[in-house]
Amino acid sequence: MASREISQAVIRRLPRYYRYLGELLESGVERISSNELSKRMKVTASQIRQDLNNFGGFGQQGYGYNVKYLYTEIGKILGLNEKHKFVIIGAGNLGQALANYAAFENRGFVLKGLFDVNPRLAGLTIRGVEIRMMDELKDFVKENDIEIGVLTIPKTKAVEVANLLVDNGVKAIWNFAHTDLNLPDNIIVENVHLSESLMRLSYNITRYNEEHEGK
Amino acid sequence: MASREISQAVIRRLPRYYRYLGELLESGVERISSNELSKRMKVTASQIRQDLNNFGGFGQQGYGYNVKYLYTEIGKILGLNEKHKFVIIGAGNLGQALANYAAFENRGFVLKGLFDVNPRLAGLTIRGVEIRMMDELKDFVKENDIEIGVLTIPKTKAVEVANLLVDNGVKAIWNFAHTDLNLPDNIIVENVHLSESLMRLSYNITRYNEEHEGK
DNA sequence: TAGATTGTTAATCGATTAACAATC
DNA sequence: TAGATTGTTAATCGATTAACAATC
Repeated sequence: MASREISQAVIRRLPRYYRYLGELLESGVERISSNELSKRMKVTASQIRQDLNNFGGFGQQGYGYNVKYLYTEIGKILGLNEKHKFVIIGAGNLGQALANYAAFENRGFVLKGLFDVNPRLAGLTIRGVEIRMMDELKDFVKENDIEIGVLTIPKTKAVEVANLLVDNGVKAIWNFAHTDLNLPDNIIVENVHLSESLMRLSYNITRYNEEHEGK
Repeated sequence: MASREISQAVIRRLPRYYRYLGELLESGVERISSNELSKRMKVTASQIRQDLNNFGGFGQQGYGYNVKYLYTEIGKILGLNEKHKFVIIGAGNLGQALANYAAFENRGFVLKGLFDVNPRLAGLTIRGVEIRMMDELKDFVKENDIEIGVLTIPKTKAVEVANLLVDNGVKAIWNFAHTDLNLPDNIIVENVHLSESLMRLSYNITRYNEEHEGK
């Protein structure tokens, strides 16, 4: 089941298809045409069919797509049936928010540890997972075969910690620090730069105000 | 200073330029060529010049770009010099994380209130801002001219609350709920769908594993 | 002035949309 | 079978990259 290169644009849309199909499934819809889905999602039917056909023919002429089947298949493509052990570095508000975040489990992500520099947090547990101090990080990652590190620490520390994780076997980083990590090509990085999201919001408000309040 | 339509691709890159220029400024770099910046940011010099020239000619032939000037100008384009009053709906871990989030202030965002359904949070303050109950939301938004609502509530409530906010004068939503809001066209929505980010991470890990561990 | 580097036009590349034959 | 809708090829559109004349 090897694959041509799939464009990032397609990959970015995949989780959104998955979400909509999940909602359809919940509301008991059995089948859907690309045309009907296109209306709900506000994308073209053509794009839906093109996107899906990167991965195989999931539909049937004259019928459309079976919602449950398509949902399951996209789940497989996204790898949601596989288990991934991860740790969170930085047990502040954001780190704790993520630790409590139920979506992890549905997606196959298993939280193994939380780490922080603040000694007052040492030994506390969140959802049964202990907060440990940073000096334990290296050994913990190695011994527990941790695959993913979630970075919710200030940018000043992020690069250093990311390198430590990678040196000890971590394969992927979910990066919430406001910096680029510049890791080796074989390391997968998914950035969540909230500050950039906020600036886009600011840009759009500003542009809207300029257009509508004269000037 | 009106404007042709700027593409979303350009807008998405703008905050990243701003971040890199801020770092250059901090490290005392006075001027930079598109070529040098392109090496640091790993984009083409051509793209940098094209992007910036959507907004004006900020450089000088034979010299490059003055870092401080360009930083300031991009800040203006992003509207970071303007003040925006906002409230956070949902004072759980994520809402509290955002309330404590310093970047807001640097970007001109002023937190006016936090709202939640949990009565045990009532009256608590975060950074001097009180947590209020949801039944006060409507009047509060109206009376305080709130411009932006940040939604850190479950998706089941998000659409309803978003509509309430918009009906009472809110112009923009920073949406962390896992759903699309379908608001009127004149309302600005910036989505942060963490669950989709996580699925992209999952996809990339899975694809990488498939390629490298046989199969 | 000569060298460097921009701003901008032209060429290329990739992604989206349209169209339609295949087929359930 | 006739109607519906896919899968896929072709056409269009937009974004990125290359090239270079303008100019500091």
